[in-house]
Amino acid sequence: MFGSFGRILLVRPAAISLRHFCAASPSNSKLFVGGLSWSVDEKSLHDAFSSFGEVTEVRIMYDKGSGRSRGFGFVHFATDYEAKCAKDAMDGKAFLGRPLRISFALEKVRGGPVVVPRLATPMDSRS
DNA sequence: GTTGAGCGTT
Repeated sequence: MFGSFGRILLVRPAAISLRHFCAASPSNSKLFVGGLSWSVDEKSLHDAFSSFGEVTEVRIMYDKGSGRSRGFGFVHFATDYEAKCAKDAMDGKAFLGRPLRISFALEKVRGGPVVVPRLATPMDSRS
């Protein structure tokens, strides 16, 4: 008969862990899109990225002095999954004749980090 | 009509 295999190979190597939990990159639902052509508009990017997921926000930086796009922008997705998918799908691809440079955008907020809205006025500082 | 790495309100 089948000899009793006393050696049960239930040894599971715990090598499969700590993979996507390593925040080596600010992978958020916000995507930084660079390498854009100076003729690209938000509508084009929204239409191009909405095909990979639900785009909630599309922001392209423009220049005041020239009025043209600075060549880079930001694309916000509904989930980081769609953002990651769009990045992996559109990163390195050509858009309007220019290769796209996509990467996870840094959490930049208007106003930056909290600047401690507290007037650290020493009491000996009288007018 | 110009130029081409990047990281935010043009």
